[in-house]
Amino acid sequence: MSSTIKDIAKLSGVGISTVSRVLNNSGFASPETREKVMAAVRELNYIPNNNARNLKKGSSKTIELLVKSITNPFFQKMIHTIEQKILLRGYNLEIKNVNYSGQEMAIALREVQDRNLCGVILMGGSFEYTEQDFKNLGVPCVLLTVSAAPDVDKALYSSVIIDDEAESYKATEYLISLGHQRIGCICNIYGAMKTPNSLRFQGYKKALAEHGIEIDPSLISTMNDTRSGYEFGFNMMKNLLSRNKNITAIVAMADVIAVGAAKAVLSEGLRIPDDISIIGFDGIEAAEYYSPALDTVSQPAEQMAISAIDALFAMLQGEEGIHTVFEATLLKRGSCAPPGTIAKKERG
Amino acid sequence: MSSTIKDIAKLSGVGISTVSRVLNNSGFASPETREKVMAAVRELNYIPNNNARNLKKGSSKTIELLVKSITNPFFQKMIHTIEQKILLRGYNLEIKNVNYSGQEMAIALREVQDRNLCGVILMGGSFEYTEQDFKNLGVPCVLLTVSAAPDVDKALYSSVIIDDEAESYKATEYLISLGHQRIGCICNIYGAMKTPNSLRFQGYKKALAEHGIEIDPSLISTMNDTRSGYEFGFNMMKNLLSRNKNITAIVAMADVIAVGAAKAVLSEGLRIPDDISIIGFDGIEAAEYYSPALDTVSQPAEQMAISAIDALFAMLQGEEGIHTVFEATLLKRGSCAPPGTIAKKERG
DNA sequence: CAAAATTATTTTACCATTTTAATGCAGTAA
DNA sequence: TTACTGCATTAAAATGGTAAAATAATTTTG
Repeated sequence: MSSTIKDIAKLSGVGISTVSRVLNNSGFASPETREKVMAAVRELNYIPNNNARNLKKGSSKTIELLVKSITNPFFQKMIHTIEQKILLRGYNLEIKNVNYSGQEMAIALREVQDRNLCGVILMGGSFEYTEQDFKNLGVPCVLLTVSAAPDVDKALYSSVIIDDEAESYKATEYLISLGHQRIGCICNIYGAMKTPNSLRFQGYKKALAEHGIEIDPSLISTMNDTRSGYEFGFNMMKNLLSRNKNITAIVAMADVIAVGAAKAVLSEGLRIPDDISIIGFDGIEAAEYYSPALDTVSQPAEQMAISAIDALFAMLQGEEGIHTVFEATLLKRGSCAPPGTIAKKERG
Repeated sequence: MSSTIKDIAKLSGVGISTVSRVLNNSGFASPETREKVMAAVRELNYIPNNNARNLKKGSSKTIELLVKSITNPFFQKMIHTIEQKILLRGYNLEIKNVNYSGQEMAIALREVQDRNLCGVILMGGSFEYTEQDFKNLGVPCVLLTVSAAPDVDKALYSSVIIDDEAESYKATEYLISLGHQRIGCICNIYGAMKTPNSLRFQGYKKALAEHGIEIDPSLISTMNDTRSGYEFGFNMMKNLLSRNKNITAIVAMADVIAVGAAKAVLSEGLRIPDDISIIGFDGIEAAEYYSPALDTVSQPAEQMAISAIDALFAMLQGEEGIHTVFEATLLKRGSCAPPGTIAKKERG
C-alpha cells in the first residue's frame, strides 16, 4: 500500500534510522546520504505515518479546536484565523463540534489521551470548568469567549474574552440613553450553566436597575432552545410582541437572535428602528448585510483568535496562562433610534 | 502520565492481551476477569491510545470531512447531520477546512496515509478529481455537492449532488416566466475550474438562450473573489447596478451572494421585488430570515448529508460507488415578481 | 478417569516510527 | 602500533496497543 520508512531505507540503501534522522533533521547525515534518502522519498511519495510517529514521540503537533455549536456564524469568523495561525506555526488543527454544553472537558480529555494532542482550544460553551479539569488535561488549554469558574487557578489555563456583562450593560444603557424604557431581552440560556449569554443577561438587568427602570418579566424571553439562533430569535420575538404591546426596544444576546427578532418585527408590519429598536451581539455579517443593518456589540473576532493562539503557544513554551479581555465595539448602524410615537398609537 | 494497558493489566492481575480482549469485546473472557479489568479501567480512568491502536490495526474508525470554505452557512447545515450520523455508527468525524480549490485530493491523500483514515467526504470544491486520485486514496470517498470529472469510473467514488445546471435553468426560467428579460447573474468562479457555480452559470446562459434572450455580458458578474459571499454579492450587485440601469432580476449562484446583492439593491433605494427580483441558491437561513425573505433554489441539505453517509458506509462494506442526484426545491418567498415599471421610469 | 474439546489466559510477534546505544572508520597523538 | 577522537551509520530497544499462536485451566465425552 503506502510506503514506509523501510521502503525508503531499502531503496536508498541506508539504514532505517538514517532515514528517520534525515527526515527529522536530527543528528549527523552526510550530504550524499541526505540526497539519496530525499530522492527515495520523492520517488515513493513517502509520507511518514503519524500514528507511529506520535506513538513514539508521545506528542503530535496537533491542536484541537472544540467548538460548542459550530453553526454559529460568529465562531466561523474565528475558525478561519485560528486555522491560518496554527498552520503557520507548523502545527495541525483539528476541529471538533460539541453539541451539548458541559461535555467539553470530558471530550477534550479523551481526545488528548487518545491521540496525544498537544493543545486544546475551547470555543463557546459554559464557565463550568474546574481546576481539576485543567490538571487532568495535561496540555495547554485556551478558553475562547468563555472563562473558567472564578476559583480556578489562572495559571492553569488561558482565556480570551470580552466582558460580556459590561458590554451588555453598555448596549442596554445605549438604548436607555436613546429614551427607551420598555426594553425587552432575548437570551438563550441552557440549563443552569453560566454562559456568555447569561452574563449578558446580568448586564442587561443591571443596566435597567441602575437606571431606575423596573425589570418586567413580560419583556424577557430566556429559554433553552436547541434550535438555531435565527428561529429562536424569531419565535421569541413573536412571542414578546404578542404578550407586550408597548415594547420599544430589544437587546438580543446574539446577532443570529437579533436577525430572527428583526424578521419577526418586520413581519408584524412594524418598522426598525421607528417602532422597535434592535441591538445584537457578536458582529456577524448576516446582521451587517441585513436590511436594515442591525446595531451590534461587535467582538474583535480576528484579534481574539490571534490572541488565543499566542496564548496557546506561550503555554506550549512553558509559560503560565494568559488572560486577555478585549473591548467590544458598539456598532451603530441605524437599527436603534429614540422610541417613536406613531407606532404606539397605531398599535395601542 | 496517562495510564496504559500495562497499568490496567498489572492492577487487575491479568495479562495485557486479556485487557485488550475485554476492551474490544473480542474472544473469550470470564465474567470475573471482565469485571476486574473494567474496575481497573474505571479506577485509573484509562483511555486506550488511539495512535497505538490505529498503528496496529492499520485503520482508525475515523472519517475525515474536507470542506472547501467551511464558512459557507449552507455547508454548516450538512456538517451537523454528517457528524451525528457518523457518531451514531461508532465512527469518529474530523473536520478539516480547505481554503483553495484543487488541493482537496492532495490533502485527503496525505491525511489518509498520515493517520490511517478509513474514509473521506469532500464537501464543495471543484470537479477536477481524476481516476488516479481515487485509486491513490485507497479508502472510500464521497463527493458532496460536487462530482468528479466525467471520464472517471463511477465505481471508484460516490457522489451526492443536485443537477446544478438544470436547477439553475429552472430558476432562470422562473424569472423569464414572470416576464423578465434583463436578467443579471452573479457567480463566483475561481480559476478555470468546473464548480457547482460554473454549472449554474451554464444553466443560466442556457435558459436565456433557449428562450431567445440575448446574453448580455454587462448583466453578468463572474469573478474570482476569495472574500466572503456576502461582501462579494454586495460589491458585484453595486457594480451591476451602476453599469446597467435597466436590469430587473438577478440570479445569485449562492444565497450568501443573494443576501449581499439584496443589500446592495435596497441600499440604492430600490425595492425587492418591485424593482429588482432576486433568486438565490442553496437554502440558508440567512436568506429565509432576510427581509424580504429571498427566493431560493433550496438543496435538501439533510437528506443529501444522510445519503452521503449511507454511500460512504456502503463503500466501506465493499460496495461500489453510489451516485445520487437530488432534486432541489424552488422556494418562492416573494423576492421575485413580474418586472415593475415604476422603478424603470424613476431611474431611466 | 484419561482424552478430547472447550474455554480462559498468556506469550509472542508485529505495526511504523524515534531514540539510544553500539559499531565502523578515518584521522591524529602518543 | 596502539589508543583515542569525532563523524557517519546501523542495530536494537521502546512506544502502546492488537492478534495469532501457544499454553493453561476447565469441562465434556468416550
